[in-house]
Amino acid sequence: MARMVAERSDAIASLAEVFREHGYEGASLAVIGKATGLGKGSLYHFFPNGKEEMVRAVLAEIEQWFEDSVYSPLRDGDNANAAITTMLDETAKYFRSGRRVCLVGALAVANTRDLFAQAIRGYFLAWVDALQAALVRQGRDAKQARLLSEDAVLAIQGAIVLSRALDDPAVFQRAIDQLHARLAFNGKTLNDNASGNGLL
Amino acid sequence: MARMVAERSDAIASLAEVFREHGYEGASLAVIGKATGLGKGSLYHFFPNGKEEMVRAVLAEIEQWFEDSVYSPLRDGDNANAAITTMLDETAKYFRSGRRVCLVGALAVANTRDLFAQAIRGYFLAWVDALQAALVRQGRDAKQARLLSEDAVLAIQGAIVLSRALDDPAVFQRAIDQLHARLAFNGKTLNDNASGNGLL
DNA sequence: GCGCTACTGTACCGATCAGTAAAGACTTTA
DNA sequence: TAAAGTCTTTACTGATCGGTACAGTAGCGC
Repeated sequence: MARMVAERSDAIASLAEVFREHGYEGASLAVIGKATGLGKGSLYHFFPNGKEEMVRAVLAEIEQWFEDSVYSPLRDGDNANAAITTMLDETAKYFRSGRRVCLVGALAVANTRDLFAQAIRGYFLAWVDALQAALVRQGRDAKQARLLSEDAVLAIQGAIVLSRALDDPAVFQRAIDQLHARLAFNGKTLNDNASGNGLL
Repeated sequence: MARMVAERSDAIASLAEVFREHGYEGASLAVIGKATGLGKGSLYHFFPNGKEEMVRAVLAEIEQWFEDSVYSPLRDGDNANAAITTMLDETAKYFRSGRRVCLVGALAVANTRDLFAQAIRGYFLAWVDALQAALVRQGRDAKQARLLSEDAVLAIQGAIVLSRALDDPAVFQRAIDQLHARLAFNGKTLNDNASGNGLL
């Protein structure tokens, strides 16, 4: 009875969802087995180091997805504004308007942070760096771009928390909309831009 | 061997710290026992419904602290600006510049959300409501005040996540500083205020 | 001193935990 | 067709999980 799943990578999407829903400690091997359709034997065949290795594999896949879909266009796209817009829209889709948790953010808050500290740090650092690069290409000052990109990434994480807490996806969407306004460079002065959205 | 802790409330501070550090699932009775200095017998004497009741007690205490120290001044203080400044400073102190996790936010992200949904929602709703009230007393439009207060609470939560992820308390402090600027009403127009802080 | 209540320590329960071991089933290669 | 390699199933281990039961002890009112 071989080659039913056949590919280790086939399990990673299920694993990601399980860890998102149950957290690291909450995702028991029984739960993982049910979600992936794999028995313990298979799981330990693909991931000899158990849950830790599973999470690392998931984190690597997440990192790769963001690298391709978000970071890379931000850093290297020929249109900074378009890349920023794409980032916000792709992010909103990815997190399902706040209904889906950010696994990396959740790990950062939990006590498992130390175990995955490097991956967690890398994920957020790459995000802030890439967004900063886009903002600089918009013509902004490097330092201001840094603060603004930190602020944007932070707002997305906070939006997930708050929209889940209030059980209201609209909260998440409003945060994304506001980031659209704050991060857009419309060719006028920054002050014009600021007064334009009314919210400061 | 009676009356060593004597008061149920004496344990709550320790319990809060344990749940913050280990999460709901990660905080085993063994860990809880060590942190509080209470054996299982005592714990189940004070909290007959086990961990769930412990968390509810902690959440009630947290809610009370925020009500007294933050929400109440925001709603009823005679100086809205001062109340907002106090809120930000007290919040920064409370979360130890991002080194300390927000238990309510952590529960909102974890799969335990449903179990404590009402308390979680109440905590954040009260926060947003109170801040909105203060912003309205500054003379702002109600709808704009709502959006701005949502944005502020969300930023605080995101700042905790990001500063922990990057292991950099300065990230948290910068977010608080920026909120100071965004939420302050300096007597000039909002646009003046906006252009003043250089960001956005 | 006596009994009542409040609290504590310990032993124990069944369930579940992460992880191991090994034999079986299928595919691939030769 | 047969050996080798890949994957799955099953049974198992020892530890730990949340929770219960209960005997005991300390302090208080009397």
